[in-house]
Amino acid sequence: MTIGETSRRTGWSPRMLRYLEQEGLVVPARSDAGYRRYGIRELNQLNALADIRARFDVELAELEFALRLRREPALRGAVETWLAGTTVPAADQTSPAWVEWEQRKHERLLATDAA
Amino acid sequence: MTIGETSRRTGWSPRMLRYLEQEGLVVPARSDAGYRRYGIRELNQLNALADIRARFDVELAELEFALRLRREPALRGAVETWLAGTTVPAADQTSPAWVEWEQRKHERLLATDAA
DNA sequence: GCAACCTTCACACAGCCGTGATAAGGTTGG
DNA sequence: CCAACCTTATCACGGCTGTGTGAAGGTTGC
Repeated sequence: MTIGETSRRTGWSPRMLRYLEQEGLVVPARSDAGYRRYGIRELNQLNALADIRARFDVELAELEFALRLRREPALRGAVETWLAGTTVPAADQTSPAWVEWEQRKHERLLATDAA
Repeated sequence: MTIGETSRRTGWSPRMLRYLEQEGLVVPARSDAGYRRYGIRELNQLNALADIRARFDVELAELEFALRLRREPALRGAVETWLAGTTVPAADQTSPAWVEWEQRKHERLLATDAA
């Protein structure tokens, strides 16, 4: 599948498909002449990517970071060390301090939006 | 420990310490009068943070994303779904295609740096 | 009571991110 | 052989990030 057809099927512009490749997020194979060839795997990745961005307001750099985390054990270790010092709410109990913090952060965002 | 002393001990400027709080990365307690109070936990977090940034060239937004991943199960699930469609090198074997890709990405960065 | 701290708020700025547009040129299929 | 595609490269732009600086005012310890 060429870049044009992939664009029509996924909603990503050709420009963005090239950008996603450049960032290492969705890297298609190449034909002999150098044309990008997208397959089913890439289609799924592209749709999942669009879905994540739409639902969670996540930047591409952050998805790249998720990739790095699984590729670079040293980085993963360092981040986990840092996270270990962070106050993490236990999964099954409410953590009042953190919830309150998130709420205030949200208020700040709303405030700047309103201004 | 006040913000000034924390600044002297960690190398983060007071401005940045306030910024880190605003971003939710290192959130100190407050005294009755509203002064930020940093403790040993915060010192460790700050040092770990500086270390990660220096060694891996990671943005603050990316660390925030790591926090989100552990706080938002729905997001974590969506990202894992996307990662599942990604070609991931097995931990104990070299993955030629991916290595080659990373090398070329590196070359591109060097090229732009040199220009 | 005052120097040395702290607070929030705002202005400023370089640099990067995501995205479109466009140019100059190669490939492909009927 | 040519229309419709593809390639790379470049310019452009608004918006956000990370950081400094300064103003206006509250707190604290000696």
